[in-house]
Amino acid sequence: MRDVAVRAGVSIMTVSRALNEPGKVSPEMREKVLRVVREIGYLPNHLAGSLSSSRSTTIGLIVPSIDNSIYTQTVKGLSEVLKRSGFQLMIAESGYDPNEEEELITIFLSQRVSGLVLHSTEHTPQAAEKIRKSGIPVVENGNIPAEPLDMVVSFSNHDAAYAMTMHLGRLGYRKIAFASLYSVHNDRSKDRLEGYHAALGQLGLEPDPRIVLETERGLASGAEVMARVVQSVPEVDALFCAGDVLAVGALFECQKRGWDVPGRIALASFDDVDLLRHVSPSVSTLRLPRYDIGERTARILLSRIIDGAEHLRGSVIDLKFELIQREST
Amino acid sequence: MRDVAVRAGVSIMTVSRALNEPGKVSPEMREKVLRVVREIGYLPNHLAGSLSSSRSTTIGLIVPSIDNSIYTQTVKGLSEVLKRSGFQLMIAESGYDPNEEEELITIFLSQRVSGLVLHSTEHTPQAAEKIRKSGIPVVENGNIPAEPLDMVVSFSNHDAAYAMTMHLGRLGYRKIAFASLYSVHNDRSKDRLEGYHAALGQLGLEPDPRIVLETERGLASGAEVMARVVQSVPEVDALFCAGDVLAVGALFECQKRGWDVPGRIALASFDDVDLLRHVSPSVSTLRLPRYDIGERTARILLSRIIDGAEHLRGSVIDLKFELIQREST
DNA sequence: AAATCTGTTGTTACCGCTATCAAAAACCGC
DNA sequence: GCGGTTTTTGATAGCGGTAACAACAGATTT
Repeated sequence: MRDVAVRAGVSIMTVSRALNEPGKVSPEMREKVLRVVREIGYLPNHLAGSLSSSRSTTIGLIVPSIDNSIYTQTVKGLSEVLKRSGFQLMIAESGYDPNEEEELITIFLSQRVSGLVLHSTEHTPQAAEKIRKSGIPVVENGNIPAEPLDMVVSFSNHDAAYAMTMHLGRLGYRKIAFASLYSVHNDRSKDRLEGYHAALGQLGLEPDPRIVLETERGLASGAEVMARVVQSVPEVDALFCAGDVLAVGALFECQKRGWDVPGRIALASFDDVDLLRHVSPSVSTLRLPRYDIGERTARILLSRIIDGAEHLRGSVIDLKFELIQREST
Repeated sequence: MRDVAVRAGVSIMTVSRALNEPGKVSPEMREKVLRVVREIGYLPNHLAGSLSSSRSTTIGLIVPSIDNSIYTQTVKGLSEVLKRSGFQLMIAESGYDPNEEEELITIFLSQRVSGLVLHSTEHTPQAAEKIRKSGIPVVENGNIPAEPLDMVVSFSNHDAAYAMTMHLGRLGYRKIAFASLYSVHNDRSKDRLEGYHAALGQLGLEPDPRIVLETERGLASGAEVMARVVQSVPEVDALFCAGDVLAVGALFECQKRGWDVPGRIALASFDDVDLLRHVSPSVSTLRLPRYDIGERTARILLSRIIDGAEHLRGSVIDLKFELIQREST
């Protein structure tokens, strides 16, 4: 930059202004500076800029696991909105471990990110304290926690699971099994389970621990759950797979075993992956606003960062989900 | 940091050293400093550190599209290795547009990333020039380009498509259709098509433009391609879906129409998504080293950055793929 | 015991930019 | 054409660290 200034015969400040606040510089100056910039291929050092102005254009995102296609829509939403405002995304994965998350938060704060997006809503007390102390805006967006750190943009896992379970109940299913991902350090799973139980209560159905299962991600797990539940508790007439692609695996298992869906057993899923519409029978599911969550998250974060919209602190945005009835129920 | 120095009664340099080069400071000093650091919850400013030392711990990654589950394994491999060395990942998407990519490269260079990972291998001349000028190490990893920018870690799309087409030919299929994603600004698709043609030549089969199709991503596209190809050219006896989940869509279409696979038409896919093993018939495909690509990319990048391993400049690492024969062929 | 070496700590000058305020230039009405 | 205002430009002091070298003590050599 010094180089540009010398070659253009202006002060270093004029160069800075020509580049960042073009309005504050006369057209001739600006032109002169920009010409030299192009000539020598000058690249501003954004690090120095951030340090000096103590404003950065980086947002930190922590997801439990990167290789989960569920998040990609949200990341896309985030990324697209942030990009438009010249912000960059730093992504890291916590592996469902709050301590790991805390460490990543520390690193991100060290990098002076100007905002933080956390998918998980379970944090160590130290993590919460560090964030509070840093003063930067945070959005949690995997669930709606009882005690948010700051802002929240999400749908309610509890309500979604409740809605689907109620739906099954209303359709006449009486023995509704429930499968989810492991709920240790995963409050999304916990909330879904609670929603399921709440609905059972509402429906006047007796909970049965034999048909409430937790498993890991993947098609194979879904298949395994389906087989296990039908064989151990034959009177089961519906299975609600509240996680990932479990339902697809479960459906394949039924096809393999010749179990009619929904005749023998109804099947419901949680997330509207493309697949569920194309299999036969098509699978009832919940359409979750994954992309919107990313978009809204970015927007509200930018409001706080750019416009300093302090009144948004602590906002909780509960985005709607949609229940999609298909052939499997 | 000044604050820490004062409270610990030492110089600012001692604090810096206690934190970053603990070996160069006496144990008592180190302890004294670390105590104060914990006491006041001091967080180093990584921006300042990077600026001053002109070393950053950020790697930029540009993918064509974030919401493509294909990349997630690679990103995971990258992320896990980088994290171990304290490096952070910045991710952005170019939307298959080289100009957009150039802009992102500029931004990343401005952020002074210490390395760059590009999934695409098609770049604007200006982008190439900027990278060259910056001197930072770069890895391309979506394909093996004819003229690499610097290092390459990938499998060969050409060879993989060639291998699968040869496989189909050897199994006796004579009229092999080929479907891929649009090849504009997508040299992965282009190379796959070339591999297909090379194999046809080798097999002594006549290429037929009527059964070479390009389409967009998604199950629906696969279904549509299958229907189109079978109906317009009934003598077709195999379809090689060289992209994404096209093959799954195609298979569903066959099931829907009652076309026997592989009796009526054989089906092969390109990427070993979990699904292909679980559908019935299971689908032959290519197992690509997605995770390994990420891992090796990170490793070689770190060698260059940390160890200054200049002899690695221009390395091309061609990772193996594996052909998986299943019921569909 | 003087000379040299080694290890630890401190001093100072930046890294490349922005904030802030001062100076200069341009504009204004009267 | 003059004081007053506004706009444009410049000088300077950091932002929070690190590099490079100086200073000093204690250990080792000769």
